[in-house]
Amino acid sequence: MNIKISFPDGSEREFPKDISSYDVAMSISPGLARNVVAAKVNDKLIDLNAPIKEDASIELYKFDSEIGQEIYWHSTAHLMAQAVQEIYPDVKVTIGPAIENGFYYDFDKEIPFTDADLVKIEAKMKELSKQKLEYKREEISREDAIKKFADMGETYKVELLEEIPEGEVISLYSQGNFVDLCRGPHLPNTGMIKSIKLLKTSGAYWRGDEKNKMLQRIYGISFPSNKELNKYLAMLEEAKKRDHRKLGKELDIYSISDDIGAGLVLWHPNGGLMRSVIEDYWKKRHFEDGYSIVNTPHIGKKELWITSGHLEFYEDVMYNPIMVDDQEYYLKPMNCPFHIGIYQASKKSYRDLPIKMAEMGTVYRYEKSGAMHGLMRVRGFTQDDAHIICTPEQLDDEIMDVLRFSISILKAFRFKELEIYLSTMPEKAVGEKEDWDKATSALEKALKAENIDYKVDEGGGAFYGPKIDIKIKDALNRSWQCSTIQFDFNLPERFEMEYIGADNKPHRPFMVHRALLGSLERFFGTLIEYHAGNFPLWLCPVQVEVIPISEHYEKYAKDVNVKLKAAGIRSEVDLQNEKIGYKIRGAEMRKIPFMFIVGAKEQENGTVSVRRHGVGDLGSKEINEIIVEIKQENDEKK
RNA sequence: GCUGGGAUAGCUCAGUCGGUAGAGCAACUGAUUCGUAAUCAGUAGGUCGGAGGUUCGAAUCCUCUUUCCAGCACCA
Repeated sequence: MNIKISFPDGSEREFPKDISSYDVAMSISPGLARNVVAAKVNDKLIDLNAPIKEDASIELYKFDSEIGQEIYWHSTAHLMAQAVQEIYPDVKVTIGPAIENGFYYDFDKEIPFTDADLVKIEAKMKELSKQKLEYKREEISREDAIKKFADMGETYKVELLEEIPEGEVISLYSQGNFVDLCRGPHLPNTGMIKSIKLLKTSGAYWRGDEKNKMLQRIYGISFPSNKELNKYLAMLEEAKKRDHRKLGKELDIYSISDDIGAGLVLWHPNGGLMRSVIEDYWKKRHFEDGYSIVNTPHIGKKELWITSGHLEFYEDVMYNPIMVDDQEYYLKPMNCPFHIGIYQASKKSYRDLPIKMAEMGTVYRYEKSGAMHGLMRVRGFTQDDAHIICTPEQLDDEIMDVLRFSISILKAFRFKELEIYLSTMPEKAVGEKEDWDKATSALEKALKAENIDYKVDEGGGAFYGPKIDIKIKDALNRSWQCSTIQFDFNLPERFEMEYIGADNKPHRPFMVHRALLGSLERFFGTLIEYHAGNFPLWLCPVQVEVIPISEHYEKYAKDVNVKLKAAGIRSEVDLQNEKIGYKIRGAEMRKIPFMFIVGAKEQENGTVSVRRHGVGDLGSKEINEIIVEIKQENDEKK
């Protein structure tokens, strides 16, 4: 008997009943069959060797697809678990999924894995791969499965089994002597896993809960060929060079000193200059967009933080109080209560709204020791914070405006790949459901109106309101939250904020928190990594290095420098008693965008020889001409 | 905070079995006056993160502590 199978391109062919996806691939070409790792039949992922029983649509996936990779890595995780149990029979297995880049598997093992263990496990995996063990699927009743795993002493699997909902198919996958509870699908056999690298070990809590036991996790990655693995490893090496902690030191941007305190940043002159350039731009844009700039203190009375709710919710991450005249004061973890104080300094009418207040406010939060990370997670940082206080009617427009504004500013820093999230109501939340819906839909409407691709983080909102977050990835592909637009149902209520409406009655305003760059510290971290230290010209601490060929041309070099400075260009002259190769190398390593080399020819003709960082010699140009070019690039923020 | 691994000159790193520390770059001095990513020579620079302990003797072994790295947890 034959069945009809249709392909993604719309074509249709007949095959014998019970044919496997692998054989379908084989019928197309042996090359495809060699490379295919997964199949979706009637929109359901199944094993390649599973029989197709009826007319169906089919999609075949190779390793180069996301689905293909996921299955490939998931199967590798099983292979690793098998290898681990062969070497350490007492180890209990837990879970081991594929992740964005590779896979991990968590084991319950008393003695943590060492690097030497990884080498052994990797070797064992390669050995098992060569045996081309088949991944066999078996469906089984819950009782049988529980008994089986209980007999093996696999208590974690029993716990998982007990929680699988009634009526769901329970499947086991085995290869060789290794059996795992798993939904599948998997590769046909271990021989398809060619190139394996175990990358790191670490502790990880069972089920991600710190109250549970800490398990031992191994991360790894695998590829169909060594070439792809080596490419991936080379990419990781490259990424390390972009690390902001390394570049921050090399470019003399900031430092963090043990003597001063963990998580407290010292901004060096280069970082300070960039910060001030950013702040100037930030202020200019905010004034243009109708914000007021305010300034508020770093500490406030305990009562204030009780009213705001911060002490109730965040006391464990706030610094201990300071005693002042027998009163307790706390370092501010947020600026909002102070901005509300400004709002409440006088009676507000609906005619005053919206009120938009912005501040570069430095806040302090006690981050747990293991959480700190370069500039990304620190204990003292400056938020480019703003609060928008408006009437309910103004909400949609204000959200739209702030979203547009945020993205427009991020563009000046040339970020292109942004991840945008809409985070909705969490379980523990204040405020009415209808208000949450209204606010969430305002956020969603704005995202849609701006044609922005976003993901929904279900239940990921703050307890006081839904939010839009913009995240930027670092060199190692880790995401960091920068911009955030957060609705707040909590503070207007707690502080009993009001305005007098057209009806001459008091009303409660809506409030939106918003940080654009987020924390300046974190923003710098992402900025450094994103550009690998090659900042857009307008941000560079030194834009032009004037390099005289020898002492004889110092006078001319200084004249050029004066002209550049007069034009508002940040420049300096390299007066070291060195050859120009040496000076150029220095300027290149500092990633200074322009080098002007001047010698006899240039002095005679009133020109400079222009060299661009990372590009090379651009030939000689009239001074005035190149000044115009540089100013233009600077103003366009290219 | 948790698990594991680190901390040696300003930076990057070496230091074997426990015998009181070494290189390159940077800095400083001198020579050189140079055409697009390192001119040569010399000088100086260290309580080996900190505190205890073991030992005749500790950078090295042990304990505690600070801090960094990777991951987990957390991230208003």
